[in-house]
Amino acid sequence: MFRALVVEDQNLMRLALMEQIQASFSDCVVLGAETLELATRELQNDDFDLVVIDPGLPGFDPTAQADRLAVVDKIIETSPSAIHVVVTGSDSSSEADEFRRVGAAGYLGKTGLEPGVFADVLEDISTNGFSMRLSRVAMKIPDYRYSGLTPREQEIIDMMTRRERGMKRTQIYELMADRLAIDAGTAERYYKQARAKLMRRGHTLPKGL
Amino acid sequence: MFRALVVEDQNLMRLALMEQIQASFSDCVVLGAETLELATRELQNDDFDLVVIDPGLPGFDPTAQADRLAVVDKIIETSPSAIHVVVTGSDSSSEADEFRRVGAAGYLGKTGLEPGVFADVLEDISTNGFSMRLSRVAMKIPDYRYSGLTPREQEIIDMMTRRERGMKRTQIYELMADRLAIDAGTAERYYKQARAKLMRRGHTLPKGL
DNA sequence: AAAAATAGGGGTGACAACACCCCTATTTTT
DNA sequence: AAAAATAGGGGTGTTGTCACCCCTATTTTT
Repeated sequence: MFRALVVEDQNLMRLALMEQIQASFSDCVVLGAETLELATRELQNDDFDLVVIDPGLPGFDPTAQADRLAVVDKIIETSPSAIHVVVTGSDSSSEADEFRRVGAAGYLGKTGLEPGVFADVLEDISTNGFSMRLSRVAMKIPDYRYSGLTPREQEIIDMMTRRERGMKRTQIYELMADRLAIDAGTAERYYKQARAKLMRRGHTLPKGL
Repeated sequence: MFRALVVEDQNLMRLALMEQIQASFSDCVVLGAETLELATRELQNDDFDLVVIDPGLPGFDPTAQADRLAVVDKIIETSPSAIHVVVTGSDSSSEADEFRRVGAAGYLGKTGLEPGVFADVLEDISTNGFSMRLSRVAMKIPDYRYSGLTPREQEIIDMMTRRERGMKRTQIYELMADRLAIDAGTAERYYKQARAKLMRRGHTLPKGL
């Protein structure tokens, strides 16, 4: 049974991170703590395999390097056997080095931290021992979220809007089919279904349909 | 058709905010932009009813008040007819006042911003014209997320772990029944089902079972 | 002692999502 | 001219969630 703890004060972000971890393991428990006190209490009561830390916690100055280090240090000391991943909004490679020295196995910037990268990061850590993903800004097309679409429909629309010029729809169908281990024809069906729904509701479809 | 735009550079947070907005409207489109440039482009191309802004965007100093104001100001000027809500990790009541002066209708701190509050905030705005929710730390018990539970099962477990001492389970069943407009017996069934699943897997259940 | 709460099972119909199958036009590539 | 991609429909079985129904013990309150 894989056990993880996410220490992050922003509720929506904490829940999102917990969800990402859950998506990486078929059978697991993920706890979430808002404060260092609560986190410390849980780490003392139970063993964890993975601890995710945002150093900017209530009661500490998120811009003061001493405070940030104190938070990470305290958590690592309280759970020496766990894998520690630091997730922060204000990331720098110098801070990554600093946390690595005190025992962190991963360092991630929040900007650009997409759904699905957590699995990659854990993979990195288990093979290389360390994983760093600094913030990068690469968005050229906005996210589109339509109510009334099923997850699969939303997903294929997502992939279709992001498709590069010159790329055939068929290639996208194959890409999605590959990623989800389904049939390309099925992916095509999702796209057509989604498109029909949006048209019926009188939506102005984004470029790339 | 309700149209919203979320301007936030942290992907997971942006997606979480978009989800919160979607949950507040039965029929809507929600766009997400990572940068001010992308946001501006969308605001110029289309009309929006609601724009959510995190002032700490790529290319700006999130600690410099002038930069933060510039971001908010630019977006409000580009979409004068929309309702604007500022969401920030480093919130203060003085900044709330400042953004209110330039036309923001809402100001929310990320810490403590729970799922479901967005609907309340929009309600506040439509009745009072303004809504402010500063960060507050109130967590006494960690979040518990177990894989393999259905959403309803996870929800009742959530509520049960948060129940105050002396509160009967029956009261929790009624509370959940009330919130979801279902039967209290049904809520009880979810709890028993969830508990049985966790026991079968050999979990150490948190206090309060 | 009576009433309520708790622990622990059983089953059911409705509905949506999923993944797949089939079909016919029209347009674009090659 | 042939092949591929696109647009637009139809249907079907499986699975899981949801919301509800029923039942019996045991423990705790009142």
